[in-house]
Amino acid sequence: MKIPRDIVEKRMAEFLEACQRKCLKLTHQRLEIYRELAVSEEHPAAETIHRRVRRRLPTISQDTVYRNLKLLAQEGLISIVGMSHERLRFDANMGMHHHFVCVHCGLIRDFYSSNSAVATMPKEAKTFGEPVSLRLEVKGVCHGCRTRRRGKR
Amino acid sequence: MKIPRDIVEKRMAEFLEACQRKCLKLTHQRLEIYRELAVSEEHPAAETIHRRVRRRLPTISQDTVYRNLKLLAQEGLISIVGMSHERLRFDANMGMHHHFVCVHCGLIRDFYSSNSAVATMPKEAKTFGEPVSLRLEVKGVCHGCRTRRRGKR
DNA sequence: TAGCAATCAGGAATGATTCCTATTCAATTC
DNA sequence: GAATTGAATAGGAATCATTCCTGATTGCTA
Repeated sequence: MKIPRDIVEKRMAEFLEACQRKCLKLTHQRLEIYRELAVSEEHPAAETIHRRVRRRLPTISQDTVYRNLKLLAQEGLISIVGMSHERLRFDANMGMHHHFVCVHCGLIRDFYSSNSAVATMPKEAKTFGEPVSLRLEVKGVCHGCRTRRRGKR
Repeated sequence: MKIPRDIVEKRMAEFLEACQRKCLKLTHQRLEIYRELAVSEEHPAAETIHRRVRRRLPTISQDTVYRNLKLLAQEGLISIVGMSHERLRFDANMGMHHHFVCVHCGLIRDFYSSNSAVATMPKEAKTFGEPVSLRLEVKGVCHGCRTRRRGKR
């Protein structure tokens, strides 16, 4: 359930360094939010992190937790599991296929890979349970968003 | 933007057949909800489907759309993109890794694959934009849920 | 075509996330 | 080590997607 101490310490050191490089203030709250994520193997939700950090910083607000997690994800110091545009999205294509997801606008498109290795269940996946389905999730910036963004700079 | 007519017709036929096999009533609403998903390439959200179906069935309720989409996903006639447990989940592990996601309890765990082909960006992924990250998403039932469920039957 | 279980409509409730605003604080400078 | 200042915070209100509730409707079977 816990990440080994030496890895956590490495993550914390890199985090401090990255915050300074990116001119993010090292607030008590920010540090504890990151630490709580860095020690956990379970990919906790924001509310879980809030609950845990509150044991040490009893007045920390939900908003601070959400704000920091989003900010850190934006700066590439942590990542958000799945798609960030979080409404349920549905799919009638039940055949083997993969997804390209645009991190800016939430566009999702199917693609198919000619590389059959990608369609094979890795044995390591069985460590945690019985696999049922397999999909490659590629995050990126779609053509539309790329064009739009280029104009902005 | 649209799926070719012959594929849509094939999907509709299979859908009718599957509903009968599974003793799901063929209501007007259910049919139109599925049809709207079957013709779309964009993995629409529930609200989008609701808006579109309403053009033909003006009194259809949101709940009906949500209820049917969830039911059809449960029966394996459609699928939900991403994780069904939809709270944001965070990750401090920025190295290359993959995810095992339990469809019952939402457990997420990292695993690593020795197969390097899985770590290579498929060229087909570039069709829709500039890829940034790559991850294998394996859905399944975790050990804990499997044990619990076996007891129930 | 009658009966019944499944399904539905509409509105209220829930729960996660974000917004608002006055206050606090980390970091820089002197 | 005090002053300054823009970034960050707390707390509560607001929003938005999703689900629940209840009474009415409808597909299916006989």
